[in-house]
Amino acid sequence: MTTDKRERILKAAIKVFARDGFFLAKVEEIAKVADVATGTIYLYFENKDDLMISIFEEEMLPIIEHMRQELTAHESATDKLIVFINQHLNLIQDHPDMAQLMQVELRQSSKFLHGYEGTRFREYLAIIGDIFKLGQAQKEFRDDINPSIFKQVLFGAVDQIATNWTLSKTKRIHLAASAQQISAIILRGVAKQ
Amino acid sequence: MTTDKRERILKAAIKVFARDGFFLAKVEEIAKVADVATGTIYLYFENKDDLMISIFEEEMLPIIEHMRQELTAHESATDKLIVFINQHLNLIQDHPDMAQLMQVELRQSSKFLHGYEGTRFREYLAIIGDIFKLGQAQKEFRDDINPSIFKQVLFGAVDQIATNWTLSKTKRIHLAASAQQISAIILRGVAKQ
Amino acid sequence: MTTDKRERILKAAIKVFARDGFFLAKVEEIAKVADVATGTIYLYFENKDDLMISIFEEEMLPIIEHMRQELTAHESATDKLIVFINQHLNLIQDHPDMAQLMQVELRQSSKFLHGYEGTRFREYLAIIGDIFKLGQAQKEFRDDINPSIFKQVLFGAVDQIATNWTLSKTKRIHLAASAQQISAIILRGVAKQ
Amino acid sequence: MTTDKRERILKAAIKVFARDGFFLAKVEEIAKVADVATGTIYLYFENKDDLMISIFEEEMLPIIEHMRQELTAHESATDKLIVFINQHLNLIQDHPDMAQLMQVELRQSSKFLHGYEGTRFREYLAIIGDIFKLGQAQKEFRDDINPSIFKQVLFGAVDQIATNWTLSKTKRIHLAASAQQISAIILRGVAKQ
DNA sequence: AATGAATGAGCATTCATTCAT
DNA sequence: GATGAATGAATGCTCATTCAT
Repeated sequence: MTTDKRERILKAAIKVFARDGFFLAKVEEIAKVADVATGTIYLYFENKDDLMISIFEEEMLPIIEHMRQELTAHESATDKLIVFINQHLNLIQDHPDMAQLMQVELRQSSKFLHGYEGTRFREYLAIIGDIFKLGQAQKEFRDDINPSIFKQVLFGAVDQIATNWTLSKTKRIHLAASAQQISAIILRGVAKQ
Repeated sequence: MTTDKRERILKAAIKVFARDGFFLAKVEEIAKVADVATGTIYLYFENKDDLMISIFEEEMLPIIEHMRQELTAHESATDKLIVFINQHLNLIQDHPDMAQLMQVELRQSSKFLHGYEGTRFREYLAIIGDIFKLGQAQKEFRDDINPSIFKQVLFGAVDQIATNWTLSKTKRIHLAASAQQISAIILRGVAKQ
Repeated sequence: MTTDKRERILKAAIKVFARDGFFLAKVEEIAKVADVATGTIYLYFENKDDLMISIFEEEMLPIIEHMRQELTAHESATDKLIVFINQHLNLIQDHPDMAQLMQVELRQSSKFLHGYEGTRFREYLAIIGDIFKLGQAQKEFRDDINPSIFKQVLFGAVDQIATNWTLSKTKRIHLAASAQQISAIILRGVAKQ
Repeated sequence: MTTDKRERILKAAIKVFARDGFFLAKVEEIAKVADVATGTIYLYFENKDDLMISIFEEEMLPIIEHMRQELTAHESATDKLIVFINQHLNLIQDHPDMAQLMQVELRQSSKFLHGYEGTRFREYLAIIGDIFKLGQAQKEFRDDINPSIFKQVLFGAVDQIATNWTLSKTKRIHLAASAQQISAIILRGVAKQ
């Protein structure tokens, strides 16, 4: 029960930000969900912005770390890519609130989070770029594709599938099936012939 | 100069919403940019929400129409897909404000625009799905890819490229080059072998 | 149809002010009811305040005149009083909008009608005072009652009955019966024994 | 000084509503008079309407209670009526702000206070009706007078005197003398001969 | 550290009034 | 005279943040 108060606030903020969006989310509501007083939040975070940034900075860390762990288990870039896609969609399925934040709020954070650049997000994207470069080095992937563009293409594709699933009320869509389809398209698309 | 006042407000709103985001955008600022009085906005629109919705509903129409026009000029689904990608990124380049809105704000609009479903956006997505189905019928594309998933994959890829370009301050990236790369990946990915 | 435009506005204002109250009444609504343009109202009246004041000043005139006419038909102050009560409640029944204004809005007009003193209303009250003085002179009424207080007591009594009737949705109450009861109480109350 | 903040706001609202009227009263002004911040008012009351309704609901209670207390000290309905009249005018004299509200604003409250029926006011009126019925049962008052009409006649008379006194700038009029005159008229008017 | 009542700057919206046609 | 689109000052209410306890 008496888990770390800071962590409780962070979890509550993820839930409320994901549900209501940054602007419609009320600090008092976050406090209520976290079961702390409003003022307590300001003992652990500078302000509402800082709370949002902290979510990205701190909650993305274990996600990225976990992803890296999974990827090291495979040698081929092709396998790594498959794992990445599956892994990402698993994450979405397991942490839909966090997913919602990453997808929607992060994209416009630069608007309201004064000068925040979203470094963790970039780190995450970089993983894809690195896999692709590895794939090119290992002669698995075509040379005429720019890794920087590829990472955006893949992330965009996966993210759109995720967004759609997140926004769908019923959640009847099978993310595993979608993952397979994405891999089918992208892998053939970049494979060295 | 003295164009339709309604249109002037709409254009101003696009600019301000794109720059500041829906919540940080001030109605008074929109009025200032449109060079009308604050109250005038409420002669043409119910409220701030309605202004946002009207942008999507009315400004997306010519965009979709223009896209459809371009597509009819080609027979093969492959060519249509190439055109779609190029066309979309051209649009982004020519109407960066509108692009920004479509990419970011629209995605979270369901949050604050009470029950707004974004039908125009769906129409836009449907175009891709239809091209893909045509491609399958014309034996250009693989049969084992679900058109509904494909439309998301392609849109997600293109949109991510667009988002990245939109958010980049310098705009040094060549969207035309990106378009070529996306086509290179996706078309080989879905081509019937 | 094309009656005097000024009169049409005045009648519309009575209706709308009575229905909505001075503050909730919109000038545009008055214009709509009068079937004129908003700006036209300002050709005939200084502003919203002036419109309200003009109602009292001009619409009360015929009412007072009519009352005076009826009263001259009787000699005895007792009869005059009975006529006054009946006549006033008749007026209420026939001009409920005007009645509503006199009862409610006039009482607080000093609040929002800068320095308006309601002279017509005072004239109306004076009629009662004059009848009472006559009654005292003609030895019909007690001498120990102050005419100024009496006029308020009678008007208050009649007005409260009227207010209650006006506010009642069903209007089932018979104002004629009420008039008889008021007369019964007041006349015996002031009669010289 | 540091009395209950809610009470302070209520008192300030009575003063400002009485002075300026409901519509001209500014929430910020009420806050200033109550010596609290604007937002504080909304911690204790839903909105401006609720503030007005709360005044009637909560401030009328002790008034009615006090009136009832005074009335139980007398057996005869005649005495009760005299006490009621004196007591009411005393109240007006001691709480002129509250009186002003009851007289003027309450009457039109149905206009702006969505569906508010003013139950406390009716309770107050019922007291008079009950005294009159008692007087009829105790053979003090005439049988041919409808108690429901009588309560309006008496209240109207007393209220008009009160309104006049409230609106008079100088307040030179002696309410005690007026009370005696009202009693003189009404009591003889309803007395069983 | 924790609380939550209090703060007050900030903003969407309204509507009496004006004025170009 | 008549119009009604345009104006913009004015205000109720919200909510991130503070601070006395």
